[in-house]
Amino acid sequence: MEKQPHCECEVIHADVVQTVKQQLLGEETYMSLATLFKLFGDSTRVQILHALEQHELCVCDLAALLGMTKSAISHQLKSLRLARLVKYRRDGQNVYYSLADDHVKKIIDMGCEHISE
Amino acid sequence: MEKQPHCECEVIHADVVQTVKQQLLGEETYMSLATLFKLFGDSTRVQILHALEQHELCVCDLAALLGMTKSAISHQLKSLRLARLVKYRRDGQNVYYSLADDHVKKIIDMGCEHISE
DNA sequence: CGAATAGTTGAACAGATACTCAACTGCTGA
DNA sequence: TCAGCAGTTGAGTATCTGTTCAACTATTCG
Repeated sequence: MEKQPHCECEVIHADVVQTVKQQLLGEETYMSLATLFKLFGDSTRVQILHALEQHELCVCDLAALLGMTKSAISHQLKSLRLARLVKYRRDGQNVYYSLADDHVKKIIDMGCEHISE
Repeated sequence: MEKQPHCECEVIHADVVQTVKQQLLGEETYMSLATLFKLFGDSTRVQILHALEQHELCVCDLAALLGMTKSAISHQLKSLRLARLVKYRRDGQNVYYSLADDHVKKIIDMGCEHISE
């Protein structure tokens, strides 16, 4: 009896599959990983993150830098904030955003390495 | 005169914005980065990549492992193949997939590090 | 207070995307 | 040669997602 309802085929290498299965992480871990990488998977957001890597910036600065509306930037910053990739501080009318930790830089650097082959 | 048509606000910190702008990469680079990370941004694909990190596997094995149809797996493998994240070899009826380079492992590890805080 | 600017938010819409289904190719073995 | 399984592919569909738009909050300054 198949445990995986959607696999219509016979398992070719049952032993290897079994071994690999034991080394896999939990379902939720892959969901978390996907959620994290999804945030890097949009050019606006990577650009925001890369800009913040250089310097703390307010929403207006980012909007000017990327040539986008404050609204669009703010929406993206909210996603990044919820994922704790960026942190912020208010100073008068301005809200300054910066990177929450150095993993962000490492991940982007790793990506740069890959695309430059 | 504003160069960025969609930014309705005055630039708050013109000097900082200018400095950061010079450190930014090209538009296409951010597109490439986003395209790369987008591939890691789906739990099915990270799971495939993580499984292939453990061992070379054929489509059927992956389908059994993830409890999905061969078709769904094959579609995802095509994306990963086009991005050169995985390579494949045919042996008889089977097509064996494996990771194309070790950046994949590094990127996933970095992600794991982040989500475990 | 009231005007002005920074920033946030929710609904709406358009484009992207992951899976399904069915039809296909390619290899193998009888 | 042909049946059968592995794998691929394209169209269709349901869902997700990024931006816009308009209305909102918050802070400053006159």
